[in-house]
Amino acid sequence: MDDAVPPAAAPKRRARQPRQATTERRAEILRAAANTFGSKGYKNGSLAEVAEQVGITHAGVLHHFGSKEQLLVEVLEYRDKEDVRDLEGQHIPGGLGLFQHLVRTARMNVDRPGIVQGYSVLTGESVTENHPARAWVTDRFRVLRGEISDAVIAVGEGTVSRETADCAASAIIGVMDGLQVQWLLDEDVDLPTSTQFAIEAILAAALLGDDRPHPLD
Amino acid sequence: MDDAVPPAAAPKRRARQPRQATTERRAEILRAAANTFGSKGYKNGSLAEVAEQVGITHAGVLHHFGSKEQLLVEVLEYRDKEDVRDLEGQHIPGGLGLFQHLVRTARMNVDRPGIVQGYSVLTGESVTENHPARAWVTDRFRVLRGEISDAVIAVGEGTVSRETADCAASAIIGVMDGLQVQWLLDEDVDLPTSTQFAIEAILAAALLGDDRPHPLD
DNA sequence: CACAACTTACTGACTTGTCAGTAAGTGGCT
DNA sequence: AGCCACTTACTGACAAGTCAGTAAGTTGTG
Repeated sequence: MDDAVPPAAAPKRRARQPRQATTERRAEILRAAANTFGSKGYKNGSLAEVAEQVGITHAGVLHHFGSKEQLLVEVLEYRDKEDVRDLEGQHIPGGLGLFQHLVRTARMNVDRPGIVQGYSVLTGESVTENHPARAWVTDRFRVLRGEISDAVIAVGEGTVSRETADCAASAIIGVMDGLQVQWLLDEDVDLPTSTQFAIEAILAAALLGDDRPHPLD
Repeated sequence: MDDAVPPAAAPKRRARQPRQATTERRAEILRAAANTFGSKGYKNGSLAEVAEQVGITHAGVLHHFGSKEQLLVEVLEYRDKEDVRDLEGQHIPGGLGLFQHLVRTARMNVDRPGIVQGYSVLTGESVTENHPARAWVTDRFRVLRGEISDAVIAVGEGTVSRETADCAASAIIGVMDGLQVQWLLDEDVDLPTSTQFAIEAILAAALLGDDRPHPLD
């Protein structure tokens, strides 16, 4: 401990900020980890594999992130930040625009199966016992549901109840995720078309409210 | 299969039929394995944990199944057989009955989260590289899509194209799976209500065909 | 007896994480 | 400018554990 001179709050302490190269290095590792965790899963992806991609040893990775779990947490945060940066300027749309955005996203996803796989694998894994990504995934779902539910209500201009909007919101998220898994396993599934079809169907049903037939009761 | 009867035809060699107790033992192990793989995933679930549930060592499990992968395969087969047995007598419905059956299943699933978790975890894991359950999951999706697509066409009485029916089928499967995951992570999600809502919505849209608005184009 | 159903004991491959040591920076002081 | 104190970014070795799978021995039963 600081014996000898109690330096009275040592004001001259180094104002250390990370070196310029370090931030980029950490970002490299995060991208590698996202890649590995995405294709193999968190539990099954090893630090050694992550390290190899950036040309260091697994101990080097641990030097930067302390533990495997912390690495995962920072991967998720990094992705969130990236997503936000992608949307910067083009403000996140509400109302009808949100649904158009969702369909556009599905169309784009066809060209980046790696990202989709990473999302699907991690989401599926997160429902196992005590998974470190569980809280993150749960929260993400909650936020998304809130936004979509609000958009449904906005499009309905007050005619749609909150319960119906919530139903529609979780259904829309569900169908997007579920279709992605099917598409990853079988290219025959038409991801964008099915996604648009389902979102339009659910939206239409929500707007019609109870004035529609319930043939399944 | 019923091998209740002792083998009448004993050729030269000893009765090669498994002992009566053995079949039940294997079934016990399969149920334990389904439990472990369901809650921890296949890769992360260990043979030791499976063995412990039936009071033997992991080597005992390997005696019966040879390898972990073979155990998984037999777990999946066992489940298929069980599902079929559950539906025996009450023939698998087609047409509208199928959709009612799907909604009923969602309602029942609320009371058996273990089964739902097992299905979700394994499905999510199956999209990782070279996963041994991949073929099984892919095939299961394909068969289900076919059945649902047929039912959509039947309900539409010839007015629905095969492409539209396929879209609706994958969307219905997707929404069911996706909602299950959200429900496992957050009890606030109303699984049966959302499922029924979405299936009705998708079915209605499919029956209306192209005579409906496409606000998201 | 012969064989099925195990157990015990062990191997080898992998895991994450710790630790000491090293080379290369970085900033302050003279 | 040159040196000192210190930090950063690693490496390589190793600890401690888990895992599937194998081989050989034991027990019980038809």
